[in-house]
Amino acid sequence: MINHARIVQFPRNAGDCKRCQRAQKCLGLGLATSEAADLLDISARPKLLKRGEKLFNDGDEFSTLYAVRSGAVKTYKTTSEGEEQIIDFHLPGDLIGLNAIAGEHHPCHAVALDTTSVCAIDFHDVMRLCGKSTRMQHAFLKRVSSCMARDEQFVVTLGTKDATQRLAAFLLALSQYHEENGFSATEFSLPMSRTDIANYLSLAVETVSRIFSRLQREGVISVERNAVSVTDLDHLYRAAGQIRRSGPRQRSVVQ
Amino acid sequence: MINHARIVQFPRNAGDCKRCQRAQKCLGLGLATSEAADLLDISARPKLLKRGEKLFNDGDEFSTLYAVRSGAVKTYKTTSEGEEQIIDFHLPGDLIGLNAIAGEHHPCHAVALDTTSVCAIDFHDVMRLCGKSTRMQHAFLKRVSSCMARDEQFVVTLGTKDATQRLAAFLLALSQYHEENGFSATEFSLPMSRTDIANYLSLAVETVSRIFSRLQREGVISVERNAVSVTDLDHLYRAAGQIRRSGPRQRSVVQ
DNA sequence: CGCCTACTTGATTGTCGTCAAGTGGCGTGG
DNA sequence: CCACGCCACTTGACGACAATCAAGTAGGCG
Repeated sequence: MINHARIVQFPRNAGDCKRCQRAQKCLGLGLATSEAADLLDISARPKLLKRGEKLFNDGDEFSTLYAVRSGAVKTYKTTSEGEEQIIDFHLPGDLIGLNAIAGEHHPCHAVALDTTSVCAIDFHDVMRLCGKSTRMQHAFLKRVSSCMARDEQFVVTLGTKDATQRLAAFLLALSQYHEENGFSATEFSLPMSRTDIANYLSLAVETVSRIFSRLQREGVISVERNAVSVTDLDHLYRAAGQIRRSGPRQRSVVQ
Repeated sequence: MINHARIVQFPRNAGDCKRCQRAQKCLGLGLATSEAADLLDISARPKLLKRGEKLFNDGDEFSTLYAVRSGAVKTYKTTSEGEEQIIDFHLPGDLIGLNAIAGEHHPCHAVALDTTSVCAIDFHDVMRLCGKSTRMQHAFLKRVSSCMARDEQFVVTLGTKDATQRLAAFLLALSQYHEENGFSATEFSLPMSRTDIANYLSLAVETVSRIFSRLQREGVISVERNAVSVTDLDHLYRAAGQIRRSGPRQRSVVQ
């Protein structure tokens, strides 16, 4: 079983963005030295969450962004009828709260799916930095735009793929994420429950369970609780209705 | 029949953002005088599109944003299997191309649904302005974040609503848009075809047609080709699975 | 006038959701 | 250490909503 929380460790120098290996990814750019120096200004307060612990609620006042260091976070909305709809899963390297910049309040809930460490980054600090550096400004804007493009790609997935294709695409996206972050593309663990996966993909839990079983029966994957092993990656690509492209590709949880 | 293209006319002073009534909405802020002066720098080239004419294609190099002045534009992607999936409809006041900032290329196609006038705004000009004014910078960032939040709200709609609720929510969103822009909330025309509506809402054309007919039979709306008249707004809210809130509310095409 | 496209309406099918029952892991408490 | 209950997940049977297939109507335009 893979436990990447063990590999992507909570840094000793938390709170010091300049010396943090991950700051580059968190704030989204290859920093020039001048920007790197300014990063010292940012008060990135580390925060440790237990499984099920809330980062913020829908309607909470927005003032800080959260960079995921380890673990996993889901963001979701609740409809007027009380139904929950998961918007996205956030893995290490992701920034949470970008959809709240337009308003004064968070438009969704955020909860840890596992033991999770995040860095709380004051949004005003980010804006101050952007005011000083056009590179930083552009990079941050790109970061937001990228999330937007990602959301839209997900809409395409929901609109054009059936149940099997959605789940296959979901697994592939996780596979790609792990590969891009130096982990195994074929062996990883699911930090979220079947119910969460089903909700995210707009399917019933039973449907997700059935498809997992079928993919295993067909020799495409091997699942044991939260541990997934992809045994036939090409088959998984085909099941997702995608063509396998070699080489690095752009980040996207579900493509 | 409503023809708002006749009301929101192509401005005589096109290309001069400072004197344009719509610049405030286009670039997304109540501008202070200093920013307004800078807007003169922006080369907003007007462009007139005929129905079916492409603004850009998926993969085209990104360099300019487009502000819709009149008419309507749809943005869509085509999957590897050649299926089309509409991402969004863009009405006067909308900015098109924000999802391309992260990459060098547009991630979708954009095509006019009707005779449409847009302003082509050089993205570098926008960034230059953002570099000079923190207010402008923040406002533009808000604009992008707002689109992201909107996309995510749409995901919730697709994930939690059935066919009837989706279509009702779609009509309500159009109604609210018209109301917020000084037009009738109950009488408006649909710039897009039934096929486009169906595709956008991830439904079959036949389903959309049937629901239109049923809502009309139930006395909720009255449709004649592209002209829609909402005869029972409260009923439409209930059909959408929403509660009617009085007073102005945040813009959202489908909530 | 006639064709074409957009839309409508009806009949049938199928995918996936719902309902129901059962399994297995895990923590709690005796 | 085992019994129990809980919860997450699995598996099967059935049903429903919406897609598909098919036919027909009505504008728009040559």
